[in-house]
Amino acid sequence: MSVVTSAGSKTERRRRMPRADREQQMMTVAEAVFAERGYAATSMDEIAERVGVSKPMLYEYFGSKEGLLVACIRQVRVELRDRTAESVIGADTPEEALRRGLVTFFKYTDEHRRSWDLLLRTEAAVVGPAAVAEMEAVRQEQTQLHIALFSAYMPDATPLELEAAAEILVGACERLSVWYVRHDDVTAEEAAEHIMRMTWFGLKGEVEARHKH
Amino acid sequence: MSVVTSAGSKTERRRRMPRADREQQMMTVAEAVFAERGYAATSMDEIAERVGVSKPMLYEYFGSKEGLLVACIRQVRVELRDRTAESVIGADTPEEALRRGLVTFFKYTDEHRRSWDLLLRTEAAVVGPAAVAEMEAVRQEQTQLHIALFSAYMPDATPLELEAAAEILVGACERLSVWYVRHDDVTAEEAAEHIMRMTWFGLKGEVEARHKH
DNA sequence: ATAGTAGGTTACTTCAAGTAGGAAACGGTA
DNA sequence: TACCGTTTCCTACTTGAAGTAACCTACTAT
Repeated sequence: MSVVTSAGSKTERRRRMPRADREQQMMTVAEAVFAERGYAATSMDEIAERVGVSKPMLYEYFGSKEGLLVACIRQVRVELRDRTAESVIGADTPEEALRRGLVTFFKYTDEHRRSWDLLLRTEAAVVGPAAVAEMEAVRQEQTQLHIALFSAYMPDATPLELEAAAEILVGACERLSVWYVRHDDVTAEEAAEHIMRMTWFGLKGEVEARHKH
Repeated sequence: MSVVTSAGSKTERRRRMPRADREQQMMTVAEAVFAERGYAATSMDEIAERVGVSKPMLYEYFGSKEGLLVACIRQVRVELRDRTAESVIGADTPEEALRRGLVTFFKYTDEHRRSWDLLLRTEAAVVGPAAVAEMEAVRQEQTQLHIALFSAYMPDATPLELEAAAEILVGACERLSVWYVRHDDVTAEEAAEHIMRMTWFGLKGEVEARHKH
């Protein structure tokens, strides 16, 4: 045995990589393996092996298994936020802004089915405070966006009402996204319309009633 | 040292207990400890110690750590289902039925804040397929209930529309319940009204449109 | 009283998270 | 070219918790 002291003579020697690149590579692999096996069933050794590097490197860069997960979630969060924010600019009415944001959201969950599924299923006391906090941050950003939208549309609503409405919308989206990724026969636009029909027109009636007297 | 070979002389000897009672006791303790520390941070040794029994007993009765968690979730699921079903009977209109169900739901989350929080945060790839499946079953029951309600009210809706509506409602409730338990100044009735305003009146408009032509 | 069973224990194995301490590649500088 | 400091990376360990093997003891019925 003994795997020849070091491959070949001088070619095929150890591959070094700048830290930033390695981190990105690690996150990409980790996201895939987590999504494939589930967080709990994935060992750091396995991720390390697939990256082609040894375990202490993962700890060097991410501190812990949970740290690695948090980094993965954060990446999704940032991308989702940026995309949504971008998609909303230039909308003429709040209704149109909301619709565009919803479509973007469902398109994103479609393109990243596995990762999104991981995220939603990853949430947990199971995993530790940091990962939960990061997951909550994803929702928090959506919530804030919605509150901003609603408050522009219903200036006389109380903060409590705005919060509740935003939370409801976020919950509706989250749950429908799970349903949505199970249905290949439904488009992102249709999913967005389901939400609109159910929540927005409800809200709209509410708003009209407010403006009646 | 050496904690006297065995307490007292013959009083205070080992406490036996019928299996059903012991199981119930274990679940009660486990639910509390999981809620307190989080699932991942809780060791079977700790639960065993608090129960006053040794670890293999837990494995004897629940098979695994995840099995114990599943048992806890199942208990909540059954109670929530029974209570909701009971609260709905005798309602005159679908609207009233929905409202009663929602109030019961929020009251339940209020009474079991810690456990409910655990449940919602416990969901996870982190934990394994069985626990996830059990958690999904909780939602599935709510979803089916809503589908039944909706289909009575909108007989011409497609199954896909009914499903989507039910999923949205379940997601809205789930998320609002998290918000709700953070707000001591909100009653279960108010929380239910938030949902009604946002979703039901939206649906109602949808229904009226359907019946117009 | 005694056999059979349900409830119980101690003491282990195994596996994965996390760490200590050092080696080897690279960039610069003389 | 030989040396130095920095960064990347590794082997080999410790720790801790899940899960198990093997055995013991209180109760129950005849």
